[in-house]
Amino acid sequence: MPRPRSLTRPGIATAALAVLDRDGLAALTMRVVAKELGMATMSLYRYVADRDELEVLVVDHVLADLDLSVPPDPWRTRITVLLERMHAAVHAHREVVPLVVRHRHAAPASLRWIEAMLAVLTEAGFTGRRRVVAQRTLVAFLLGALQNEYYGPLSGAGTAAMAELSISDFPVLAETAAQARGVPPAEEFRAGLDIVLDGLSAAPSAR
Amino acid sequence: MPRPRSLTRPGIATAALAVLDRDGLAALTMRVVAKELGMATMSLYRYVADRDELEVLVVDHVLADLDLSVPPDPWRTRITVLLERMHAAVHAHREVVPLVVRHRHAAPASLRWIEAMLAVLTEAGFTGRRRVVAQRTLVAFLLGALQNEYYGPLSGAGTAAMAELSISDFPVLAETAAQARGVPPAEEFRAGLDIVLDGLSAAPSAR
DNA sequence: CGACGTAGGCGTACAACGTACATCTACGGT
DNA sequence: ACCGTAGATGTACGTTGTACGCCTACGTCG
Repeated sequence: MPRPRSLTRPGIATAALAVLDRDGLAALTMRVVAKELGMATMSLYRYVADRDELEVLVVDHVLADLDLSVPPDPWRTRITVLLERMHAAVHAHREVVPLVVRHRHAAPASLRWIEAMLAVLTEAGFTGRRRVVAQRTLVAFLLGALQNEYYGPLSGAGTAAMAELSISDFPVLAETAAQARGVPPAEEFRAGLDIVLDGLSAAPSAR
Repeated sequence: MPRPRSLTRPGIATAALAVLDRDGLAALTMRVVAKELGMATMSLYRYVADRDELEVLVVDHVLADLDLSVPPDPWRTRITVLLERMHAAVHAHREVVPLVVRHRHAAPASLRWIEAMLAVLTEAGFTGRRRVVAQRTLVAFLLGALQNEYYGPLSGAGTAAMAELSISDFPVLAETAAQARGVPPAEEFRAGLDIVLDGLSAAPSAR
């Protein structure tokens, strides 16, 4: 009945994401986001319970527009498409990577994506424990790959530093790091995903 | 020449790890670790440059005793053994999971483990770009699996909550979450790893 | 054996964070 | 035109990492 709200949750998420993209994860504070919205710090708390909820909002916003439709192709292609869309969405906002890892269970958009993945796996004949393991393995690879790119991109300073390591202490590492510098992120992700999918395609009897 | 040091870096790492195991990651502060060591807060800074370096110390300590020897078995078994040892070492100190992810490039023990992994992959015939991708994929799976267990254990509250989700909105997710509750962590990791290794074993021509 | 200089140990202080609390205020409904 | 509700905000507190400067214990050298 009284005074209407002047902010929307998507609006808050957009502002927070702008801060994240512009100044990085360390700059994402309640004060800065409130300022970005032109409000006082404490006003934010009329819309989110605490910082955690703000972070969930950002994660959900990044994943909100994920296309969950799936082409009329074999299951392997369908899974690839869903994973690449997720990868692209997160990769478009590098700094959100640690937040996605922490909050993926709390973001509705993330749950919808998981549902879509599981639906494809089910159609492909995965059920029961095999389906659980397939899903968890794909997600593990996805999150691991995102963090590989975030904390130690092959083209980044960390890899360069490894290539400079003492050849006598780390002969193979130094050589591999040098080779790694030429692998672009998209190719790395795609090649790794193909490996996991090859494994999922193999007959379970092979194990 | 003057006054000798009264702390050692392993000693500091041990104290920090004790705090981590006892009270969790949020309790790992410079003040608390200093108190654990019976020193004043600022004394810690005579031994580590900042909090980040303390975290690296902890990660390195957790991984320091990793057995990097490898059985006289096929490469697949060797890789499995190395990954399971790493998994077990981290799993023994759950709260260190986020720190391992952030600091694995800075911890010497982690680099030694990577070198061991790459050596096995090289013997197995992986070279150049294929070796890079194989290594990154295995590490991605490992880190993802650790975080799956840390942030959303199949036997935990998160999975239980998912099983309670609206059946109409998330039919497959709800069913899968219910099934997931019975999968123990060690089995989950081993089964996922077998999938990735199946993929690595497949002829690249199959892709 | 005593003085000295170096580096270890520590007390104080500050900026930035998340957020509890109380107050002020703008608006829709009567 | 008023009134009650809930939005907006200012202030303040506890906690964090850490910069700075002082005091002091000790190995070394005269």
